[in-house]
Amino acid sequence: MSGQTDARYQPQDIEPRWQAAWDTGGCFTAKADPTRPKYYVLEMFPYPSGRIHIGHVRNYTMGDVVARYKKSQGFSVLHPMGWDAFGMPAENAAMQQGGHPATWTYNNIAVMKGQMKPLGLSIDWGREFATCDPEYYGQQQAMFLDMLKQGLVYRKNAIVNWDPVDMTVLANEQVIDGKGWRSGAEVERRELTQWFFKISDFAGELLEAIDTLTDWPEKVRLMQKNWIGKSRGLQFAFDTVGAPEGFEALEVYTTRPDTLLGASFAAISPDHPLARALEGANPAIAAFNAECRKTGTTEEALEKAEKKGMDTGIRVKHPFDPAWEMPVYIANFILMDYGTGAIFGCPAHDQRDLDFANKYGLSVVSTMVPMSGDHRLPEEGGEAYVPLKSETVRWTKAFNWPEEATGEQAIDAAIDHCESRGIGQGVTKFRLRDWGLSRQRYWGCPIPVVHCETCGVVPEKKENLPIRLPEDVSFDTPGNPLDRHPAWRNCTCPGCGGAALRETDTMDTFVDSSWYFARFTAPHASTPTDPTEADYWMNVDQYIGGVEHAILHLLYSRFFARAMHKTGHLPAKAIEPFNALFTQGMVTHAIYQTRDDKGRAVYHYPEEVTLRDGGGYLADGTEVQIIPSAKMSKSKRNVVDPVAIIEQFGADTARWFVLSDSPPERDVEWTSAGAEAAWKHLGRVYAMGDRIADMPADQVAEQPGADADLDRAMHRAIDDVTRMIDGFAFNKAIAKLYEFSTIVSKTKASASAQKQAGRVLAQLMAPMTPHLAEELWHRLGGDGLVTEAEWPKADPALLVDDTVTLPVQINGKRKAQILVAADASKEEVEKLALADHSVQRALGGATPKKVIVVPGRIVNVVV
RNA sequence: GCCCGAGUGGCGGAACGGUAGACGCAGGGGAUUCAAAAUCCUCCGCCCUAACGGGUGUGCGAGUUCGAAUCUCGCCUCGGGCACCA
Repeated sequence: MSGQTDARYQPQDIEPRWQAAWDTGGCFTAKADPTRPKYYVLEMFPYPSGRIHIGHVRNYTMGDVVARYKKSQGFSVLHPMGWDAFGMPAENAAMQQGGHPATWTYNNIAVMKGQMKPLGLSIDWGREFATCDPEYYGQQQAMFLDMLKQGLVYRKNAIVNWDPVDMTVLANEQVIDGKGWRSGAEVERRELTQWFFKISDFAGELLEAIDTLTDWPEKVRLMQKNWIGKSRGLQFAFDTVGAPEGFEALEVYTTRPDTLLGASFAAISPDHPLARALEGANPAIAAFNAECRKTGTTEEALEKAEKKGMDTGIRVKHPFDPAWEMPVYIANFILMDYGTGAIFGCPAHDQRDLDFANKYGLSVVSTMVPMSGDHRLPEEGGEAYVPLKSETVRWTKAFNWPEEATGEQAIDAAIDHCESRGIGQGVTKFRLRDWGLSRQRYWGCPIPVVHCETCGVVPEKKENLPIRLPEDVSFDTPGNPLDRHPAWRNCTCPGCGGAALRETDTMDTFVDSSWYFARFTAPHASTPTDPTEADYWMNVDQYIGGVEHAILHLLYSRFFARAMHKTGHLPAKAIEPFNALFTQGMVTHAIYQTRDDKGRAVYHYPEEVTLRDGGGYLADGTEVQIIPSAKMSKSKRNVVDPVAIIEQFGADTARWFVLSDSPPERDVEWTSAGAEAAWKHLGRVYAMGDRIADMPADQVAEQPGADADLDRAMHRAIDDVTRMIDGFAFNKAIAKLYEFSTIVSKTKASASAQKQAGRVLAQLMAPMTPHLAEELWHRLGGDGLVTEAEWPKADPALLVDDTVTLPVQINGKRKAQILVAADASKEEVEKLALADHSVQRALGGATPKKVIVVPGRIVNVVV
């Protein structure tokens, strides 16, 4: 049960020894070597929460496998590590326990680095940095200024969650059921002037370039496409009746102009200028809008909220018929950020509009029906009819297209029709909004501008960078300490030299993580990047991280790389910074739960629970409920501490296990049984290596042909493992390594053949279990370090078999199998299959109608 | 609510549209041992059968195909994201 059971395999002894050897050899120092191809492998850097998590172990082990594998293939490898060190948890810790966010953060970094080191990762620690290092964020400020100059940054008003009791801005996760997490006060939406990146300028380009990201997971590409959300539609203005001055027209955007004859109302966002304009004169509208603003700012909250509307009393005229008037509602589900913040409702062909129409007694008019089949019209109580745009339907209210047409055809025709009549124009819009980077918080990168009464908003001078965060701050009151730090806030205007105030907003931490990969190429350069280094190392060849970053982090990084290119900080080839992306799954663990006398759930740590007979028990014999495969979280206590695992079994066991049990893109369930099995296997390999090392060099094969058989198996293993690592199928690579170890342990081959096989086994295992591999390699007479050895190559001639077993099916059901020569013709195979006695019996005298022979695969007899 | 995934033995998982369950765990039987641990050999989806063998089976329901875990459509359940968590 413990690392001491097998006295011979002692990772506690082996692992530090080889780590020291790697350090001495400078094995992992990345060197820009123009004579060699480079390979840049990067795992998403961690937030320094305080302790490493088994998920980190899995993430970094995957990257390490790739890094070591590529190194052995002759690449000059860059495999760096750093810390995503700004963010709210440090401020929360300061509020709860006192102390300074910087102290907390740097302590955490030291602890986590100490926990990561024993894993034996092939990281170039010489390039380490934290995003909260002034050296890093100062360069970020320099880039901000360059981007400001290029027009990539601007200010506008935006809505935030405001806690009226704590007088502070809240993050979405700090709003719980519409209330502030600390104060419990009802959160309000408040408008602030904030900084934005013009990511929307790149919407089309970011969308089109997705097609070039062929080594990204298809699902991530799809998610990004949908997020950017390109749509073509019609933007036009309704003439209003009874609206206040200045609102004679109401601009709306619709992606379904083809359903314009089914319009029954117009709706505007509570944040629409018209809605605001009505507040003064109409207390009911003011109250309604205020109520709407209590909903959180997330799209999710808006979508899930009950759909509500209020009639403004204003009417709009249908663009085709001035006599046709429709009511204008304010509706809580219309987003001010999308389109024009105003829509027309077509209840017959939009379920949400139909629900709304039914609720407020508005008319429902179908404009199309299915080509065939039963159809209950929405106006007669049916559901909204929303066919795919590519589906051909029958139009009952077409205006200039055939009765039978697809939505796409109708939309194009409708836009043409409207444009020709001077009703609006066809426009392309994107769902993607500009990236708000302002945060009203202390622990982030200060935005390097000042506010001057004479000059307005003025960028800092580059020579004044970094604008450092002041250290003498306190967190005993909520809100941004920068706001109440006069010594820091008061400054000189870089423009006129007069008195000015510093910007107190800091940057979203997504900014920090949007370029760290570029900084790793020259982590201590006096400019954001070094052109020579960036040119050599970019792009990241393999990026590895959690799928939870599929949209925001990856999209922001893609934008930032473009912005960095525009400002001269990255070469053109780096505008798509990640050549290949791999998204790994989570590590999960069972939850052990009991109930207290009030029926509340009580959670227990894995080490408090003994498993036997399929059940789990506490020390006092109480049985616990086992909830399998839950995401690890501290509150559920279903966490395993990698440090304890490494102490007990060694890093190689931890590394082997996190790779072995699940495909890397899927979640893996941590089980102590699985970890022990991994440890036992490594112990067997170790013992086998010892035995082979002790064989007299002249010992001959005990069985004729054993050397040749072992050689074939070895080349098969090389081929399999190589392909599996290339394909990121680490679990399958490990299954093949299990098979190959079993073959080596049972072979009757000669000493020289066994030693050779053992060394190859060491090489194939080296990316996963590098310490054990070094030990094996060394004992079996390998030259130098296995870490520095060249990856073995399989001999293709030894991979082909001359005979092959073919299954024979009758009507798709397997009934027999036949052994045939690999190069047998279809006719021969068919003859052999039909002659087989099992096939004869299964046929029972029936005559085959057809025989399908797939060479090398299968025979199917159809009767 | 919207977007994106995933679902295969007791468990983690294998399987270019071609023998479903590789490999590992757990479990059964055996060897070794005074005994146990470790180790080694062996069996192992489910149902029927003494056995040979047969039937059935990849979340559910349809479909395409000589052949579907795999492709299509419709559901169910779970997970990720939804722009201020990182």
